[in-house]
Parts: sequence; structure tokens; C-alpha cells
Amino acid sequence: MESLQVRGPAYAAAAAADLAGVGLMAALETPVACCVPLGAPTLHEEEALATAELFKALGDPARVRIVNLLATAGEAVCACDLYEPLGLSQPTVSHHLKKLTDVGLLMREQRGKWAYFSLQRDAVEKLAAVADLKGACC
Amino acid sequence: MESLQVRGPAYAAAAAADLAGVGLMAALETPVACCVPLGAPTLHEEEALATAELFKALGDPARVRIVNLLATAGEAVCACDLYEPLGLSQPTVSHHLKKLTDVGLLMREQRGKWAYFSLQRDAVEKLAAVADLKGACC
DNA sequence: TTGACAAATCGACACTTGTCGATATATTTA
DNA sequence: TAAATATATCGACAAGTGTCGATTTGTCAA
Repeated sequence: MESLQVRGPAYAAAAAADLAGVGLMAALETPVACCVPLGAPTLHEEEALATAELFKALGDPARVRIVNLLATAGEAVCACDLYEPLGLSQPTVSHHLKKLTDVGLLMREQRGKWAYFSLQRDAVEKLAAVADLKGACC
Repeated sequence: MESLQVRGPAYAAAAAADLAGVGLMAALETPVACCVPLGAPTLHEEEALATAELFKALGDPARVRIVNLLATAGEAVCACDLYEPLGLSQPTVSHHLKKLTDVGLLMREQRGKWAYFSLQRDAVEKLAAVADLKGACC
């Protein structure tokens, strides 16, 4: 849970931009946690933590199904269209959507009173890269 | 090890072999949980569960580091060589190794009184396949 | 402004999980 | 056989997590 410590110059710069009122959007979008391929030559403490955080987000069947639903939909999906297929209450689905959004896997978009979610391409590609162990293994 | 949703003639043949007492080893080895790419057109209840189980196994920094250590080592590693780099007690490391082995990501090998662990190529490739969302996304 | 409605948050609960010390099991060696 | 040692299991505890009902917040339309 201490994954937010080491943020480095990039974060400091973003914070500075925020103070100037320029980087508002960037500040609101939670930055994708910094992670590194599982097969990386060296894996630091915080990198292991961030990587684990990413996997943990997918470590629940409900969230796996949400990602799958969004992937097959191919377009943004209203949160209200998830309760029934998932068989979960509105607060629970909201909870899962927040987790996936927090790690950067999902993007949230407000349309009127509805919230639409879609896969975030960057994070999805990062996931594949992190999970790739071929070459470093066996 | 291929996922279990494809239980065509090959699976039937294996079952027959088991009945004949030939496939004992294969029967005792817990099969890697059946999972399916996150972007699969349809994702059933148990598939979502199995997929989540796989990700959950990597949802802990200690286990991420274990996998990374084994990947960079390139060869089987003694459990006794993990306690110190991980900074965790022997029972705790044993616990994590068991979790990773149970989902099929690691292979355990007994050498004298030492236990050696290495990445299981099949599961590692499956992980990459499951995590791959490109094409099905955005 | 008010009413309707979608989504987020809160509070609570049971359940799971990571951790360690103590103990048990297994394997080699004397 | 007994002793030594590496690993697994057990028991316990704190912390984290998934779930839901109730409530709050935010958005649109009268």
C-alpha cells in the first residue's frame, strides 16, 4: 500500500504543472503505476510492488469479467449495463470499476448522468509487456 | 499444457490412458487451471475464476520478485537462496513458493534435502497469452 | 428550485491473506 | 540407529478484500 512513495522527477514536474494550473487533466488521470517486465534484469522494491498491484487488479473474477466485457464490446460501456451480466449490486460493481480505473486499466467517461468505461490502450499494452517472460525464462 | 476447454479426442484418449494405468503421472500433476485470454469472445464463470486465480498468484510483491529472480537466474534456484534476497522468513517464502507452484507457474524439484524451483514454461506462455488484449481492445 | 435517477461513498460484516514462531516431516550423514 | 539440516505445515494474529444496504453526490429535465 506504500506504492506511491518513489515518484521521482516526473511526478514533481507534474505537481509543479498542477500548481500552475496547467496539468489538471494529467493530474486527474491517475498515472499508470510504474511497472517493469517480470523478466527484467533487476527488479526494485517499488517496481515489484507496482507490478503486483497491476496483477492484483485482475485477481478477482468479477474484474476479469469486466475487462473481458469491455474488450469484447470494443467500445465504451455504461456502468449500468454491467450490474446484470455480472450479477452484482451497483455498489460492488462501482467498487470494482474504481479498482480497475485506479491502476490505469480502465478509462472513465461521464456522459450525462451515466458513467462509461473502456479499456485504456496504454495499460493494456503494458500488461502484456509485463506478463511477457518468454526469453527470460526456462 | 493446453487449456481444458478443448477436450476433444486428445482429452478422451488421455482419460483412456489413465484408465489403463498409463497416465498416472499426468493425473497426479495438478493441471494448470483452465484459463482463457482476457479478450476471449465469451468468458464463462469458471474461466473467469481460473484466470483471476492466475493473476492473483502474481498479485503480491514477494511473488513477483520470486518469479523475477527465477527468470533472471535462468536455472532452477534453491529455496534456501531466496530467504535472504527476499528478506522474508523461511515459512513465508515456502508459503509463496507453494502458491506459485499450485497455479502451475513454478516447478518444484527435490535435490537431496534441498528444494529447487524454476519457471514452468507452459504456464509462463499461458500467462502472456491470457494477458494479451491487443486486438480485442480499444 | 425541485424531482428523478445514476453512480459513488459509507458502514458493517464475513472471509481471505501475508506474516512469523513453533513444530513436524523428510533427507542425508555419521 | 541417531543427529543434523532443509523444507513444509500449523496456529495465531493483523491487515486487506468483496459484498451489500443505506446514504450521499452529481447530473439532467421540468
